[in-house]
Amino acid sequence: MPELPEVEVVRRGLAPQLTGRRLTRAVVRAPRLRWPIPALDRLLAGREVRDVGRRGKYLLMGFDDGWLIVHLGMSGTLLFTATPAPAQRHDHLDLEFEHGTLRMRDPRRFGAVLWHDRRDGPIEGHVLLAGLGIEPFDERFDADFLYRATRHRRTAIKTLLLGGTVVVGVGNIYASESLHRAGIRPTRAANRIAIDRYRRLVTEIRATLVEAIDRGGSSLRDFVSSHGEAGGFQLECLVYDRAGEPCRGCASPVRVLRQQQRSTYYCAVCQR
DNA sequence: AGCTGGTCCTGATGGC
DNA sequence: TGCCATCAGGACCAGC
Repeated sequence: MPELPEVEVVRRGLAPQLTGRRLTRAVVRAPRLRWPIPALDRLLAGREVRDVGRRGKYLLMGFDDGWLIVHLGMSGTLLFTATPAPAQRHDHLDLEFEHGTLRMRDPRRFGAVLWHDRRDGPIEGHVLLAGLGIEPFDERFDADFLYRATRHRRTAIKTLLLGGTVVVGVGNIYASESLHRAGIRPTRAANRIAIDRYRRLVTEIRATLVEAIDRGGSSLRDFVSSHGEAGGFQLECLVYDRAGEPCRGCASPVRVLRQQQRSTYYCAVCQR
């Protein structure tokens, strides 16, 4: 499940492979994703990739005329290979370069590939990006920011983190992990958390994301990098997917509950 | 069969 | 009462 670390791992893999390279052809094989993939060949053939960026869980490939916006949804992968295998079911898009092909695959089709033309304004103004919260590695993301943003938010802190309107990139795995490391109960109302505890939470969110990126992301099911490598962070999870197993801090069993129809893992002793 | 999950959308709720 | 921000739930999928 691509959260910020997985998307960042993909971005870091693709940037050196694609920056400054010219697309020879774009082949849309299966346009049906969350929204239809537009006819990209006429937009991208002959165009050079300027940079490969990221905003939240969105990957942004910059061209002179605009940006290709890619979201991996739940099951999306972007794989770059010098000689691509024959296309299979769920292979939605090939971006062909002289030195290889970037293939987007997404069995569950929660992902998206969209084009934002420069004539329609800066990429930050795109409807999918405009409402996003702050980047967790932005220096303005600190305890004061979180504290002020939550004064009248009564929703559970874990739900708030997942929402993406305050801070982006923290999905289901890293929300459980960060809250455990910060000692905060996932169900605690966001406006009932003291600023000192938010200070700790900011530190732990960043540390968790950095460690996950360093491990190549989490591969609980199908995540792989642009080189096809699985990540290893799932092996280091303190609570996620460990219901009933001993908390690594106090040995009491890790509990699981449902918030917004998603599983939350926590330790009832270490997290208050 | 039923569960899994990221995010957009819709409709409900609540505070001022 | 009305507006706006916030919030909850549904929908979308294939694979296991």
